[in-house]
Amino acid sequence: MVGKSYPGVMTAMPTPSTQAPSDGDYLRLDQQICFSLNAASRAFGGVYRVILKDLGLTYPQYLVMLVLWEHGELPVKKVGEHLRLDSGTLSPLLKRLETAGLVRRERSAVDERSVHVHLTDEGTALRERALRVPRRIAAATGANLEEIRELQARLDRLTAALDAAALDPAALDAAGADVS
Amino acid sequence: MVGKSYPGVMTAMPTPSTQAPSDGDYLRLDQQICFSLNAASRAFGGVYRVILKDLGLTYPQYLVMLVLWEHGELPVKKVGEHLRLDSGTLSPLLKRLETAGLVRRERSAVDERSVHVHLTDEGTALRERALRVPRRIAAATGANLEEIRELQARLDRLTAALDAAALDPAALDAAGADVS
DNA sequence: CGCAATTCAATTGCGCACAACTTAATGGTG
DNA sequence: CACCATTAAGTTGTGCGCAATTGAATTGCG
Repeated sequence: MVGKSYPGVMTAMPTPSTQAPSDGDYLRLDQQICFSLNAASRAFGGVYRVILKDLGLTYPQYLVMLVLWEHGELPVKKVGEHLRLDSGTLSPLLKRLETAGLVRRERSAVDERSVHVHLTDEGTALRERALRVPRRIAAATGANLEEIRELQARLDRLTAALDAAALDPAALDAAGADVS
Repeated sequence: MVGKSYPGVMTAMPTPSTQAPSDGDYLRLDQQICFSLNAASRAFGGVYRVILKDLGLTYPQYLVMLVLWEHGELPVKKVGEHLRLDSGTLSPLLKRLETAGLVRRERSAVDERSVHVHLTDEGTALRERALRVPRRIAAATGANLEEIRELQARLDRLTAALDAAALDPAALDAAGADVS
């Protein structure tokens, strides 16, 4: 198990607000939004791990199943577009889902480059047991639906901005980026 | 490279708000807060990867360096508490940082179970070059400091709630958790 | 003191994320 | 039709993240 107290992380105060924050302030761990994001993401992972255990799924496997439950049969490429994952991640993951008997992979007849992922009966049936997962997750967050939605909207905007920046590294060098 | 369009993820609408959401609604991928969180976390990772490349650090390595720059010499245990990481992750990571010449590890004289992580001169010097990282990240997010802080506060509360839930799995079974 | 329980770091094993590369099929152009 | 660029999956290699285990040092308790 991982430690459960994180001294300083959530309590340290920034430079008093009457002064402009310095570079050093920005370097402070507790100022790092990315750290909070990363921590929240891993905390979610921990909860999902517990909840998904009796479905026999990991969290990324669960995401793939969600996509298939929503859209039915899809080529690997499309699954990847929905989840932002490439074949390097999906190929072995799908192989494990296939071994578990939840999906089948079939090379497309019309385009033999692509592989279509189908749900097996067992995979389809698993959805019934998965139905209660989101409510359990919601309970674990202790947050209301309103707050969750707003947080999600914020995160999606952030992701879009970051994706745009990653595609245009020059933008990262914008000298005097106004962050205050 | 990973795909850059994610059809349906951010556009699909929930059940009309005059009706209570069904379990099926909750299962919809675009309803999954965790997905947004995960996506944002990985998007951050992508931006950090670009920015940290010329420091020769990965993002988790950068986090460790942040902790050391802020606190100076620390036992592995303390580093792990700050970052929520255990020795299974830290031991090999620290070994790589040591190979890179940024840190030194020394077994404590007073308690020979613990290993203290020190910055080398090179590790200390790297801080100067890291000072501009946070501003570049901030620029990439396209968000202002206010928004970032608020998001961070929300995420930290979320993480705390999730940690609490993970430590008490029974709470996850709260039957009619009110999420609306 | 003596011995069991605890603590710390390291190791092992598995799965994911991602870059880089390979292989095979497709499609467009001359 | 021949050739080449493009596209889809898969493969390889590196580095986390975490559970589980190991081994050594320390602490606590009778």
